[in-house]
Amino acid sequence: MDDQSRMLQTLAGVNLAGHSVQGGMALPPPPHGHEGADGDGRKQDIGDILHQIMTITDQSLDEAQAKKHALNCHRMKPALFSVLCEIKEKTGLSIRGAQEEDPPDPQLMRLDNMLLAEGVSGPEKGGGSAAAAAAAAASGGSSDNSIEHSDYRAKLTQIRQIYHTELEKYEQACNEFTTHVMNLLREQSRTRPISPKEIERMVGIIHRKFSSIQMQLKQSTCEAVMILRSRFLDARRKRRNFSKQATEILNEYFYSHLSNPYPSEEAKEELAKKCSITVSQSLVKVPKGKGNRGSALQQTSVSNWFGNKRIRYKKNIGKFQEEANLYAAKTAVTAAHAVAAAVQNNQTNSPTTPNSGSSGSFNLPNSGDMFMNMQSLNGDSYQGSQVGANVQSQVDTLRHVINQTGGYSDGLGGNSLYSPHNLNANGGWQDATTPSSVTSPTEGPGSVHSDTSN
DNA sequence: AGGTATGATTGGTA
DNA sequence: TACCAATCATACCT
Repeated sequence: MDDQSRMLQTLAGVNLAGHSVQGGMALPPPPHGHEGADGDGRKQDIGDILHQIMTITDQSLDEAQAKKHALNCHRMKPALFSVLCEIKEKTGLSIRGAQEEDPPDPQLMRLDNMLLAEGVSGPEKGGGSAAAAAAAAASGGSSDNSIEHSDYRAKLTQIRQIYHTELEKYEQACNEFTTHVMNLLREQSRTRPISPKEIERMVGIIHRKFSSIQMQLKQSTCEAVMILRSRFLDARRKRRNFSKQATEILNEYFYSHLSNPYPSEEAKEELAKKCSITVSQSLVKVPKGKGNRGSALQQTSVSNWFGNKRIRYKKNIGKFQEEANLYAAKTAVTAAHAVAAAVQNNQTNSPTTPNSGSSGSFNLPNSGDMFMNMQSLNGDSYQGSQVGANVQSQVDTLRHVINQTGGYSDGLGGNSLYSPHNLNANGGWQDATTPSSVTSPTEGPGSVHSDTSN
């Protein structure tokens, strides 16, 4: 048995009735009911020490200092001190109980996740931010939107910097304060029982206090990012009309594929490229799991455009007549050339040879318009021959011209030249592989007109 | 300022 | 999942 244990046993046997030790706790009963041979002498020693401790506050500062020094040098001091520490630790543990090890704050976790997702916290470059990724995708282009994105990135970086600076400040302050308190406690531990666990607990309390400040910082950073996001990236707020050129390209495609205005994925991508539709025009859209996120988003814009166009065209065909005629006339010459070339090609070469396309318009694979019976166009013997997809797009346009020259004018100022003969009775587009015949006067736009007046 | 045009979003459907 | 229809929100025009 070592010296300290013996001391403990001895000390525990001392009658401390009437004295409180550090918060009114009495010493526990002796673990063993025997005393050493020199028990009386030690009792006397400890009694002295305790008496001095209890009366130290009644004395003057000088006296107290002197006594303190004497106590520190007392041969029983280490043993008594360790016992007091042990008692204090025991009481401390019973008081703390359940409040130890509180679970991670879900709100803090949310904030952390959000900051990580927005690219504010986490690695310096290429943060997981959807917005940042989209912005990065857009930076490749030379459109005016890249300016916006660089502005957005600059602001995000600013927020990031402020966040990290503040975080660093807090951490530094926390560390400084912790060190200060620890030093203070260590200093005090010479005169009063402060266990390492207690110091640890104090550090924990300090950290908790500082983490609540950190949470506030995180919260306000999140708010700042949200505001920035909504200001810069909300597509509805920042809606921009497509450029005139882009609208023309889309309209050209639409009216030249009026029999089936549903561009394939490839066609959409091609159109997006041709139109230089910027990513910011649909930044808030959820990615569709494509490799090239920017491209998918651009296609979404194209899809939106076609969706809107189809439905608005269908709703008010009369309104779009003029536009349709315009695009029909615009591409008529090209279409005529294309068809002529196709016919010639077909007559001189193998009947199955598709036109390789000097059409000038869209030459997109699998655009939905596969084949067409040419007899319905000009009534000649060009039956059974199949024209390539690009030719089909011209054929639709050419049909307009034929209609125009055919003169189905019904006295409505030429507005009924281009009728949506591929629209179903219920409003849907017919299958492109079974195009209806050239507009007949009986199924002119008038009937649809009354149907879809808005 | 008010009306219209237009790109995007949302909810429902096949 | 693509599409439709309705709707929203902003841009643009008068």
